[in-house]
Amino acid sequence: MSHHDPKIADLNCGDCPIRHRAVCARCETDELHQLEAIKYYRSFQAGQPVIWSGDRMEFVASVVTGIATLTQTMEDGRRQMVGLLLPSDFVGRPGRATAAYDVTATTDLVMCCFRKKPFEDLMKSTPHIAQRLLEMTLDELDAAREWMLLLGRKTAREKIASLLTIIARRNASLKLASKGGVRFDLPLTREEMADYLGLTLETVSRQISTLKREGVIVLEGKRHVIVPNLDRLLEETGDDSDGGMLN
Amino acid sequence: MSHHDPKIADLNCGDCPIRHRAVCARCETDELHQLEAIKYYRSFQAGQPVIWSGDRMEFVASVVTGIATLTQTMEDGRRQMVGLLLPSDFVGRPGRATAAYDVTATTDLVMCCFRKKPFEDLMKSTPHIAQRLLEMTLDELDAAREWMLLLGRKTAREKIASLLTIIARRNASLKLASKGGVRFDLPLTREEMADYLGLTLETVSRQISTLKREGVIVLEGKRHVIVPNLDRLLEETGDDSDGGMLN
DNA sequence: CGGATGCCTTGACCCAGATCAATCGACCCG
DNA sequence: CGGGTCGATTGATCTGGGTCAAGGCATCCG
Repeated sequence: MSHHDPKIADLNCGDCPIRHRAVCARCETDELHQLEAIKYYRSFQAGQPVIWSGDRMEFVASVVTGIATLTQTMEDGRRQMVGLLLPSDFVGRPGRATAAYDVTATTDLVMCCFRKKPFEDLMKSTPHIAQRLLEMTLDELDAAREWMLLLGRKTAREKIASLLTIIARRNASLKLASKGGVRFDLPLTREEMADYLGLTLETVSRQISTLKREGVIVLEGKRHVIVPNLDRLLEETGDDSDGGMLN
Repeated sequence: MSHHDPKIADLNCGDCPIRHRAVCARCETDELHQLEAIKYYRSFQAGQPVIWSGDRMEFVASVVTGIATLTQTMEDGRRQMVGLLLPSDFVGRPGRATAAYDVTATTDLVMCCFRKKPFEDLMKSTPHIAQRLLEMTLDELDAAREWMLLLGRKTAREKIASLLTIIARRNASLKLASKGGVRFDLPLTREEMADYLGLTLETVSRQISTLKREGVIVLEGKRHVIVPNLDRLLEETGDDSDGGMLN
């Protein structure tokens, strides 16, 4: 299953890249050993489904590397993405037998899985896990609510600018933002962006072209974006521009 | 503050109408006593603000009776409701100093408040509270994600039908549904419904009129709704009609 | 009583974004 | 090399829901 990627398969929790942000962030060494005993890694290629809504789900997991999406689909095929899972994000719900959403790997993906039953038991005995999971869930709820504002009230242009800002922000924390512009690769196709934003892929494409034409962004190929002036992009999101600095 | 409503002010946790659904649901008698020591009740009239986004928030609370809304507002006045708080729902986020959303009483409202600091301390010492809060937060996250599908992909008609269904469902659990139709009062104005659904109040009004004209619903006054055939309404929501019976 | 206010309805018109369709470029593979 | 596939772009046209505007119907109050 994972002997083609021994580096990950043999990973020790102490060396894990998401050690301090994932569900296990708060765990002490002994708790970590207990988690280590029930964990296993799974890899998925870009585009592969991780699980389908309604399927029995015998594990919960953390994203270690790569990106996955959570989507809901209506019978007639309309799709809405309801979550974007980045490294350290948690998948699955303790106490629920089946998956509520489709989970798909949009890039190559490695997940750190825990068998559900032992994980649930561990949650009861080690409050650090439950505490951290509560924190993460509250953050996700906030993110979902911000997304509701976007879906319900923002224009197509504002939606695109908001998405670009989110991706830019995430990379800003890794690289040094400054000196002449933020740059990053879009981890999503136009269609996936459309599913995220509640738009059609054509509208996404058009709005990106418009932002490019107006110099708000520069494209290098289809996927690489350069934002020469982040404040300029921020103005287009429709959000409170000072980001609550005043409080 | 509440001496005009002695029945509520003196309420003992054991007699509380939301005792078994709120954050305190899992608490034992001694834990309940600790909670009881830091709780106090606050009442709000219909239409009154409970707290504004950005305000310092010195308490967390449960809705005891009545309905409150969580809304986000953009600078130019566009508004999106991001939560509808019913009895037993929880308000506030442990570990955060200021409110993230506007909270408003849409009906007369009674809340059971806990001073934040002692509540946070209690959460650390009594895992039952944190456990229950995690469960409730996960449920809210699911609800938020269903709402994202509605906002992003449903038509105005489907949005209205979905909202009516949600309200009908909630009342169905209280009253006997059957015998000739569900009936309930809308707890929201047309404008509030619009803010919930990402529509304008005119569109809400028109869609309700259409559903009425087609006999899907019957109106008695502006606020009282009768659903002669719930399945018929369900078909209009765009959701999987068998509600996952098959799994 | 008559005017004001709040909530709702309805009509006329418009436009942002959906839909339908053609084309392009990059990549892969026989 | 030529054809196929996949993602993206762009154009032409349509339409669902927004916008603007005019009443309607309760309730309240001076």
